[in-house]
Amino acid sequence: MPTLSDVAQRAGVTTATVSNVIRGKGSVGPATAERVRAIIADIGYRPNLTARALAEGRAPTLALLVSSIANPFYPEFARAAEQAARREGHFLLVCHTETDADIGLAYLDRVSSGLSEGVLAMAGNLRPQDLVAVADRGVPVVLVMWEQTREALPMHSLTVDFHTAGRLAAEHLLALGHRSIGLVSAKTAEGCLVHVQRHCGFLATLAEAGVSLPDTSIEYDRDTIGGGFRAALDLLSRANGLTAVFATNDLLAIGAMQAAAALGRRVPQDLSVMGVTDIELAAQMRPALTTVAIGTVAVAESSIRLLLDKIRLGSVHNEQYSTPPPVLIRRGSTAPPPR
Amino acid sequence: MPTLSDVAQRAGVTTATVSNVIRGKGSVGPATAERVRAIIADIGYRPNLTARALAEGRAPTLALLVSSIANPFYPEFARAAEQAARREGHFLLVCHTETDADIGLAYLDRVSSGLSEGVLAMAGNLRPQDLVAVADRGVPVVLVMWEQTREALPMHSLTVDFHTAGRLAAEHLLALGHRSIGLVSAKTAEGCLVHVQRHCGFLATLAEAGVSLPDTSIEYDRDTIGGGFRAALDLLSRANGLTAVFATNDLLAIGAMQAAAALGRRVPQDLSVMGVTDIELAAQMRPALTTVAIGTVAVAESSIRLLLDKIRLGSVHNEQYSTPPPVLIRRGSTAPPPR
DNA sequence: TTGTAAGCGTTATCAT
DNA sequence: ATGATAACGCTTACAA
Repeated sequence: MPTLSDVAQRAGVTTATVSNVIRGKGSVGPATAERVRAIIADIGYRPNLTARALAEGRAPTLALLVSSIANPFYPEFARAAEQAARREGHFLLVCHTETDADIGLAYLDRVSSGLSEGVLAMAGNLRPQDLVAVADRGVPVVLVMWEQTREALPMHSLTVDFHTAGRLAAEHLLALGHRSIGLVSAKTAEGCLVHVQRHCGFLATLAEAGVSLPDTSIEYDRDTIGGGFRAALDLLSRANGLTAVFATNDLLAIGAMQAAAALGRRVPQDLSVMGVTDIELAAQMRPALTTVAIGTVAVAESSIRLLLDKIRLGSVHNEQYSTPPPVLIRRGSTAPPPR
Repeated sequence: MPTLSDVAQRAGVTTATVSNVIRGKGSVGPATAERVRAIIADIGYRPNLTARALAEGRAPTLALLVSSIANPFYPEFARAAEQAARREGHFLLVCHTETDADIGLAYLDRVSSGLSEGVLAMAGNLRPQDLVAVADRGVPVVLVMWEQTREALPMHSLTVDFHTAGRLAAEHLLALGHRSIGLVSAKTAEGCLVHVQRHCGFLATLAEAGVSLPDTSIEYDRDTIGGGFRAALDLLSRANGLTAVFATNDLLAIGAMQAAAALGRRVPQDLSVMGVTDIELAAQMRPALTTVAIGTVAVAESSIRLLLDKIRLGSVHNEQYSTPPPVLIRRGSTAPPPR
C-alpha cells in the first residue's frame, strides 16, 4: 500500500504538503494541489487511519458494549446509535459481552486503550469497579439504560423512566376494568430482578388503586419469548381467574400471548396481554402487542450525543440529554375483561 | 494516560524491556520483570492498541459489513462471527451499510485502510467494483452468502447451497401431499429477485414432480414480516385453493402465518406454511415454523476461519471452508392438506 | 539480560 | 506556499 511519502516523492513535495491537500488545511498552491490529487488517484493512495489516529491522539470510533444481541432490542438500539455516530463521522464498534463480566472487562480494556475514543456501556453485566477504573483512566464513559438499582456510579448516564412505564401499563389495564392481573417478570440466574423499576411502578400503581397482587400471580423467567411462554403458562394454568397479564418486556409478552393461544384463550377477548419497550416485533404480532414505548431511537441518539459532547467538551451537563417520557401504545392485545 | 516509557522510567529500564515483560517475549530477569509488573499495576498502565497496531502493521480487528440489521438473521450471524473472532483474539467491527452502496463504500474505504485487518462482506448492496478495488489494494476480503447471481468476483467466498434449500422445501411439501402451493418471495425496489436460488430450486423441484405454479400463485414483497403478511394475504384472498405456502425466508413465512390467521385459516390444519433459514424466532412461533436450516452459526465460523487464514497464510484453498448442506427442520406449521 | 535506535504512517509546528 | 522535523506510543532487530 502506498504511503504519504510515496505520494510526496512522486509529486516532488513533502509529506506536509500532501497531508495539507488531503485535509484541505494549511495553504497549498492550486497547481501543486492538483498535481498531488492526480497522483493520489493514480496510485490509489488511501490514508492509513491507524497512523492518523496515533498522530491525532484519537480514533474515529466509539464503542458500544451490549450484553446479549439475542434480544432484538439491542440491534434496534445499536442501529440507531450507529446511524447517529455515523452522522458525526464516527464508527461504532459493537462489542457483545454475552453474560460474562470478564469478557466485558476484556473488551473494556482493549477498547479503552486506543481502539476507541469513548465507551457507551449498556451491558448490565459490567462490573462497576471495572467501569470506574476505565473512567479514571480518562476514558469518556457513558452509561445507558441501567435499570438495576445499584450504587450511583461517578459517571454520566442516560436513564429511562421505567417506573413511569410500569405505571402507565397499570393505569391502562385498570382503566379497561381489569382487577385480576398477572405479572410476568425477569430474574437473572442469581435471582436478582432485571426489570425492577417497571415491576415496582406497576405494583405501586395497582396498590394505589386498591388492587393487590398475590405472589401466585407473579411469575419469573428468563427475558426471552420462551421464558414468557413458560411463565405465563404456569400463571394461567393456576385457574386464578386472571383477565390480564402484564409482562415487563415485549419478548416476555409475546411468549405470554403464545401461552394464551396454547391454552385456548383468545387475546384480547379472553385475556389482555401487554409489554414494555415497543420493539419492532411488537407491532408485527397478530394481534399487535399493546405496549409502553420507551423511545429507543431517541435514547440511542441522545446517548451518542452525550458521549460525543463529553469527548469534545470534557465535562458536560447531564440535564440537556434527557430521555423521552414513556408512552402507552394501544394496540390489539388489550381489551376490557370478558363478561 | 501513562505510556510505556513512563513505566520504563519508573522501573529504571528501557521501553524494550518493559515491552518484553508485557508480551512475555525476549528474556528478562525475574527480578526486573516483577518490578516492572508492579509498576504497571501501580500506575495503571495499559498498552495503547493504536500504537501497537501501527508498529505491528496490523490491527486486531476484523470488519463485518452487513446491510440491514433489521433482519434478525444478521444479529444471529454477527453474534456467531464475533464469538469465533474473539476466540482468535480479534475484535469484530460490525458496520451497517443500510441499503446505500455509498455508505458501504465509505465503510469499506475506512475499514480497509488500517482500521481492520480484513473484511467480511455480507452486504448484498456493495458494488462489485468497490470490493475489487479494496481487494486489489491488498486487503483480505471474503464474501459470505452472496446469493444473487452476479459476475464471479475474483476473491474468496463462502456460499450456501440455497438451491438445495428450495428443493428440500418442495420435496417436503410434495411428500405431505400438497399440489396447490403458493410462493412468497422477495424482490428489491429495482425488481431484482433477492432469493433467486431458493426460488428456482423450489420451482424446479415442483416442475420435476409435474406440479406447476401459475403466476397468480407467486407474490413478491419486501423481506420482512409485514411483507410476508401482505404478500400472503393477496395470495390467499385469490381463492385459488392453495393448501400450502412456501416463503423464501422465515420472516416472510411468519408474516404468511399471520395472514392465514387474519383470514381465519388455521395453520397447519387448513394451510401449511414453511420458510428458509431457521432464525431463532422460527422455533418460538406458535405453531413453530417448519423451515430449512442453512446452518447460520457454522457458516459464520467458517467465514471467520477463511478470512483469518487468508490473512495469515496469504492465499488459501477455498475447498476446506465448506458450508453445511441445508437441512429440513420439521415443526408444527406443516401438515398434509385438508380432506 | 538489558540497552540502543530505527521504524510504522500520520499530524503539526516551525522555519524558510 | 512549501520544507524540515519532531512528535504519537509501540515493536523489534541488533548491539552491548
